[in-house]
Amino acid sequence: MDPRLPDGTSTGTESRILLESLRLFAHHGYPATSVRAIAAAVGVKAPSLYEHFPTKEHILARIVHIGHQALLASFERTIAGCGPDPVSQVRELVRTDVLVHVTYPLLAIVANDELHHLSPARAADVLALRERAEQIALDAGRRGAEQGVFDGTELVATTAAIASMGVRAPYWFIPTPAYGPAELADAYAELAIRMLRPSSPHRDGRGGG
Amino acid sequence: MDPRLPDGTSTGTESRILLESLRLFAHHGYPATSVRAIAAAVGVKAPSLYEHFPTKEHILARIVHIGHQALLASFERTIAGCGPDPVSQVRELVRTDVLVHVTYPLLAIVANDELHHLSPARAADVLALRERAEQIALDAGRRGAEQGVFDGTELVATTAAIASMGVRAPYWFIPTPAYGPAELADAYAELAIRMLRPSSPHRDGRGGG
DNA sequence: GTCTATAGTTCGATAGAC
DNA sequence: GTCTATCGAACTATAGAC
Repeated sequence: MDPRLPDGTSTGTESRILLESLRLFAHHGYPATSVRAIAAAVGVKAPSLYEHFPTKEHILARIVHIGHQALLASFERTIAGCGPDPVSQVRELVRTDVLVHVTYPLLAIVANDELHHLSPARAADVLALRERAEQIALDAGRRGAEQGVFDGTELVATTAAIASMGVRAPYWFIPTPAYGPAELADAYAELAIRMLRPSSPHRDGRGGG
Repeated sequence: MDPRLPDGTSTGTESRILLESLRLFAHHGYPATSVRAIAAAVGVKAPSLYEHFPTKEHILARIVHIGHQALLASFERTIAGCGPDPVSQVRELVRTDVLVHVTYPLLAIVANDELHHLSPARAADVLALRERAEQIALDAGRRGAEQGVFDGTELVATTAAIASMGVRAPYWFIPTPAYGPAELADAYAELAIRMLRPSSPHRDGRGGG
């Protein structure tokens, strides 16, 4: 898998360091990736890296921050770009969530799995970004519940379940020409709506719980 | 969080080594956990560990194997203990999946996150267990689709989404007296059925996709 | 089955030349 | 901004006494 970062994050050698670090962190994990291995992948010697980042942890911190910032920014653009209907909002938020995760799979994996290797202060900065994104999603769910288009019970568990779907996607999804990120995003958005919509006891057959 | 392993896996010092390793691997990851740290947690010196396990990797291999074996065995018991109705089967499989994951949260986290630190041969043994469990779940979904009680389209994505819900549960779920593992298992089982059941285009409002 | 002592390697990071 | 050389610490694992 080829490492990828959202555009405009950095340039030149610094960008190559981030990309190779992303690839190595995703494959071996942060503690198992040596500074020497990163340098070799970039094509320089280890001390040269310290001209661009003061420590190895700063490289991870940058990557993890980019990952969480990308998701939050995408959520904010999404919610700003769709109307007040909670069903549309959830559909578009789930689509965005899936697209971000499978467009930058290694970034999503590292941002989530290696976050806890950051110092508590740096991790807290990142978790604040994550909570803002979670709030956007939860708010849409709550508005839908208030309007009666969503089942108000189990909203926390359901929101967590929907988020889990997107978080796990980079671990298994391999796009093909016939079934790419857009198809998965559409499928997951539909699943999310089914999960949130009140069961209809008046339907033929059983009505669900 | 207190580390926990399914009963009957080992005894005495070996068991304490596994439990403390589980706790440390979950908190810091396998590569960042030193043999000295495990020994200190157990209350012995590092060389003593080598009387019980030939290498550090063997400790991880045992833990990862226990985790996957526990899920597979639970799936086999579950499918053997419920009737031929695919809806009941999926409901019980999801309930089992959630209960196993949140009853042994650290075990589930380490078994999934640290698997790739095993040698290819040892990882392959574990992945074989995982695939047998996945087959059990996929078979139930396929039978439901054949009988028309489940939506046959998007079965792969839907199965992956349902599995994602259970895999992620240990990372966020904190049981309370009012809402414990059984409640989450019931809620997720209901979500899974909603995801799998064909949408009813004749319902009032939109019919979905 | 525990210990002390240590071999042999690799680690993150720095000094200083160019 | 890259290099060579290296420091001091930490690592997994072993040897051998008890």
